[in-house]
Formats: sequence, C-alpha cells, structure tokens
Amino acid sequence: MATVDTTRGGEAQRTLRADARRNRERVLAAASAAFAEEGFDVGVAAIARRAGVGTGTLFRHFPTKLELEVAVVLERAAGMSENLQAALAEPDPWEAFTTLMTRIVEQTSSDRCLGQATKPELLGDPRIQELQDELLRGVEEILRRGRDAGVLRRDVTAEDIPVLASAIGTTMERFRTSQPELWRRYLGVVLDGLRADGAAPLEPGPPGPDLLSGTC
Amino acid sequence: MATVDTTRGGEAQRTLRADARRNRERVLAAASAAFAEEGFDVGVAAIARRAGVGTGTLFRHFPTKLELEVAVVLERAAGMSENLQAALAEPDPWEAFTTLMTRIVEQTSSDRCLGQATKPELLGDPRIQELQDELLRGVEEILRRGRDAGVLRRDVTAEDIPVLASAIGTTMERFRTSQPELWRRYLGVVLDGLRADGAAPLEPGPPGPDLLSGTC
DNA sequence: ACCTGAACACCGTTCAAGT
DNA sequence: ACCTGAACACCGTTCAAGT
Repeated sequence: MATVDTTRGGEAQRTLRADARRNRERVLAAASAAFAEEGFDVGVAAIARRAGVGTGTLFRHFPTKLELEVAVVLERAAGMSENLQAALAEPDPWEAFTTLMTRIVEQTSSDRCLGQATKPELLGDPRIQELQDELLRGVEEILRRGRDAGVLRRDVTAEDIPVLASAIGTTMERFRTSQPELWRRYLGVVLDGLRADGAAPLEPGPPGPDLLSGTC
Repeated sequence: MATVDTTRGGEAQRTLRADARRNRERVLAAASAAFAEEGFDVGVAAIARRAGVGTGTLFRHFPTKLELEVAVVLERAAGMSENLQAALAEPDPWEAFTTLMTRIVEQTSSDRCLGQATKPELLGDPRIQELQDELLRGVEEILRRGRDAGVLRRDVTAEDIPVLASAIGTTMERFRTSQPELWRRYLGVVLDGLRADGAAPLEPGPPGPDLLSGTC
C-alpha cells in the first residue's frame, strides 16, 4: 500500500552475499527445469537436492513454494513478450493473429509449468497480473488490426485470448508425450471459430479484469 | 485379464451387512457433495466427518481416495447419458449437436469434480474408459447426422468432443462463482469453429483411443 | 464382519544451531 | 548474513484393538 515496488521480480537484489546470490540462482534454475518437466507437483526437497542446497536455503530465498512458482512463471515472461513481438512484426493481420495464438499455445503445451499456470493462487499474484496486463495491451493491437481488416470476428476481446490459449494448453498436457502436436488440431478449431465470416454472436460478454475473484 | 467384471461399479455388493451398506452409501453421498463443491482437494478426514464415520471405515469401502473419486465420477454417468438422450431426441441435426455440447459443458462447468475429472489417473481407470467408450458411440451418431446434413465439419471425430468439452469446462472452473455463465461464450467460439462452412483442414488427426498413455 | 482412532509415511514450512 | 538439517504440522493410508 505504501511503497510501490517497481522492480518486476519484487525480490530485493541489493547487496546479496556472493554465495547467497549464487544459491538463489541455482534454486531458480533447478525449479525452472523441474517445473517444466514434472509440473508444480515436484517436491521442494527434490528441487533443493537438484540445486545442491538444503531446503532451508530454498525457503530463505523463496519464503513459500508458491513464491518460487511465481518467480519461475515471471521468468517465462520473456518468451511471451517474444511471441508478441513476432506477431506484431507480421504484416498480414490474420497471419499476425494466428502467429500469436500458435506461439502461445505451443509454448503452453510444451511447458508443463505454463500449462498449470492458470491456478487461481498464481493468477491472483499482483506481479503476474501486472505482467498479464502488459501483454494484453499488445494483444489488443493485434486484435484491432484483425478486426479492421475484416478477418477477425468483432466481439472477441484481448481477455479472451489467454483464456482460450490456456484452455487448449492445459488440456493438452496429458497428450504431451503421446501426441505432442495435437494442440494444433484444437487450435485449428478455435481459429476457425474466431474468423469474421460465419460467426454467431457470443454470449455472454468477455471475462472482466477480475480474473481471480471467486473460488479460493 | 482372467475374469471380466461386468458389473459397472465393480464393487461386490453381495451380502453387505446392513450397517456397512448404509455407511458405504453415506460416504459416497458425502464425497459426491464435497467433490462437487470443493473439487478433489478435500481431505478424506472432512469427507469421513461429513459422512459421520471414521476414516478407517471410509478406506474399508474405498481402499484408496482415487477409488472414491472413480465411484463418484461413475455416478455422474447417468447425467451424461441423459445429455446424450436429450441430444438424440432433437430432430434438427445442428440443434442436436449444440444441445449435446451445451449440456456437457454446462455440467462440467458447474460440477467442480467433473471439471477435474480429466486427470490421468482417473482417465486411466478401466471402468471410466468403458463408460467413455459407451458414450462415444452415442456421440458418433450425433456427429454422423450433422455431417450428413452438411452442417458439421467432416473432419471432427467423436474423440474430439470430450477433449473440447473438458477444455472449456476445466478452464471455466475459476469463473464458477464470478461469471458462472461464461462457458457459453467459449462454447460459442468452438461451435462456430465446428461448422461446416469456412472450416480450414485440421492438423494433426484426432487423439487415439489411448487417451492416457504418456505422462504419469 | 465391520467400526474406530491412534500410528505411520510423506511433504511444505520453521527454527535452533552452526559457519 | 547465510547455510543446514532436524523438528513440526498436515494429509493419505494402515492396523491393532474393539463390538
């Protein structure tokens, strides 16, 4: 409420002792790999072992497992920004839109941790929300182009995009090894459903900015 | 491998002592309600308390928590069968299809336990698979009518339906209280994407019958 | 036969003792 | 200042003792 933390990560990186700084990095790297491979279910003991530190050290840097999850998800922000840049660089409006969707869903499907990133505790974190808001502005631009060109249905909003992308990404998790490309099939259905022609009016309106309210 | 269990539930209901039979029913009812409200995360202790029995009794009737989950999901089979019958009764092919999808997604979105029913351990259970196979045959019929009438895209298979339905249902879980009707919006997108006109070819092919293989 | 609750194993988290 | 691992709380599961 009082001080506004402008450093994206939130963690005070000031004056960390050399070994502490290195240990923090190790834990983050270990968690990043473990989460991507096995999802958020991996125990903290396994992560600490993988990082070569005690569990106490892990919790010193990340006071809760959720905090560690947030840190890893924020790390993935770079990839999402790249997806956005790649889409914005595309001259054809429909191509730009499909590029965006394809890259988001592909990334979400292949990274188990991103596939599970829709859990309410994570979405409720203010840093994650800030990141999402930032990305939404870029998505807005892509959608505007598509609508102006008459190729994209007019009633889709930027908030719909992460919902649709995560719906596919999350559901594809169980096909990750057996049919790793299956997400393309359902993305195809959704993309056809988002075309301007032949679209039936959508009811109800898009989700509000309070993506987290209910449940937990 | 040797004996084929034809009784859908699997549980031998022979000669259960009166109190045992009643306790089993109580546990199942308590679990059914608790799972629907809070999802599979509720502790067994809470379920046992709600049923008015000791945890030992719970585990006597359902040797594992997963077993209890399976029993509850199988109980929901009746509702899914009803959905199918309602759709088959619809004369208009497109109406029949939308009725089916609407009812499935509605049920999946409002029942927290069904929303989480896609976890691999559950889908791997032979009884759940048998149930799914049975339902798929009905879905097949609905799809055939839609294709024959030229209203439904020809490359959609019955296996796609539960995948698409659960994708929406699972993702809508976090909007259950804040925007309980939001699922209609995304079902709208998907339905438009499944129309015959304006459909782009789907890649890759549908998921195989081995819905569970990888991951766990 | 069946019920019960104390006991066990496992995992996230804490903290007293070390350097 | 920071690291460590033993200790704690919690939850699924087991089992010896009861009826």
